Amino acid sequence: MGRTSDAKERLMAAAIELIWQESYGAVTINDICKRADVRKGSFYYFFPGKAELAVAAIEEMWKTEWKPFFDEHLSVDKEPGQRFHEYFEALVASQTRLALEHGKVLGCPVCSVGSEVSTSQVDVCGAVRAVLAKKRRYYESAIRDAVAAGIMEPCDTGERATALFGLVDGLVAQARIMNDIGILKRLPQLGMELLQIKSPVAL
Amino acid sequence: MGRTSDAKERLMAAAIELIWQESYGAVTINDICKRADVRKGSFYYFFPGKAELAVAAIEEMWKTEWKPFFDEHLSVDKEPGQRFHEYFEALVASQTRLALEHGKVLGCPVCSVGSEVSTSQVDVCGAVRAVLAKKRRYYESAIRDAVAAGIMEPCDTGERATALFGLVDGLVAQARIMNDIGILKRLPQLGMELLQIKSPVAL
DNA sequence: GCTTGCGCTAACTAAATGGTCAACTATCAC
DNA sequence: GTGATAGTTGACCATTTAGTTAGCGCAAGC
Repeated sequence: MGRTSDAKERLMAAAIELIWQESYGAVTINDICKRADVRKGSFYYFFPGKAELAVAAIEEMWKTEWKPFFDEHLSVDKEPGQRFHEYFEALVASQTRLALEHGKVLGCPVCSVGSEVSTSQVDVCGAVRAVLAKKRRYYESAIRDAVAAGIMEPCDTGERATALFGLVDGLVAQARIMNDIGILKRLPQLGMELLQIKSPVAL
Repeated sequence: MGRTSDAKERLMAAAIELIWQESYGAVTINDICKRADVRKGSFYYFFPGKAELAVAAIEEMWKTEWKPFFDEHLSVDKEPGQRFHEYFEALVASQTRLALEHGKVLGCPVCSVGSEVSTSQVDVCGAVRAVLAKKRRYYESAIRDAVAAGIMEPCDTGERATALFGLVDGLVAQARIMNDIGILKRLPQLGMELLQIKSPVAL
């Protein structure tokens, strides 16, 4: 019954693309519609407004892109020592590839948008916080595993996860701001250092 | 000759306030004029547009607020070991005070704006990068002093400064996004740990 | 093959935005 | 005082923005 379409998906993809390349505030509904090749009437047929689209897009990206990235590169399947190191390198590689594609360092859209809208835009911020909390839980779980494996000193795993989060996303944000991918070069070493993992791959 | 006024200063102060509380993109020229109690005609008498006002405001804030903060809390006058620790604590205290005043964690406006406008708004980004570069130079100089004093292992001081920068501003950004000042609680310890300063105040 | 209803569209409105301008005013130097 | 000049103002314009609506078209189910 009724016709079918992928306009909703196109809108979400266009929104993430544009917001990542520019910022949440700089992107208008008209911009998103143009990029997605969707008329404004259709936009409002699917979403009440930009905020709701952003929330849907962020949740979609988590499911289809970011969660798989963690599951692959921070996989429980890998040796606890290698795990973080490989994740760091995958992160740097991913940012490098994006930078080559777009001609500028893009950083992490969740963090950029989060910092931009945290003091207003309650609903968008909710979606951002949910994703960041999940990301942090991946870190904490991996840290617990490393401690259990005896390659990390026992510690407050929650606090360690917060610290790692700060360092990683701090460096990524810095790379975006300075448009300098070189800032991420030493992320793997610095990350391992912060975790103080006793392993041959650490240094 | 001619009448005098502090409208220009009021505009810059209003711009920083609003951008800090919201974001660069969310604040309009009308908003800034209202807050500064200045008519739009006067705005354009002093500035060609929002970007130029932002640049002027950032440069002004560096001179009157941020540089003095570094000169006081990261002072060469202090013992190299204490120096960073006191700076970290002053930073946390400053964010805590702001959070109490405004009812929400505000973070660092330079980093927030930088991440927001880095891929567009070339001129604003230039001002942001200049401030961040100065901030980084304060870090690097203090690290060099610590190495010279023998309380830090010899290292690539530039890289260490970048890492510290990442951690500090990463945690500050996280605190803003999550609106949780608690994230900054352990910043002093984590910072000292990253620097690996051998000193009684370190732990 | 026709009905049902999901999806689509162009044209529209109202409000807000950035930006301009000619006329006005306060102040200082003389 | 008075003239030169820095600063001020409100009214105005063009454009862009978010958001609406009446009606059209396409595809599945019967």
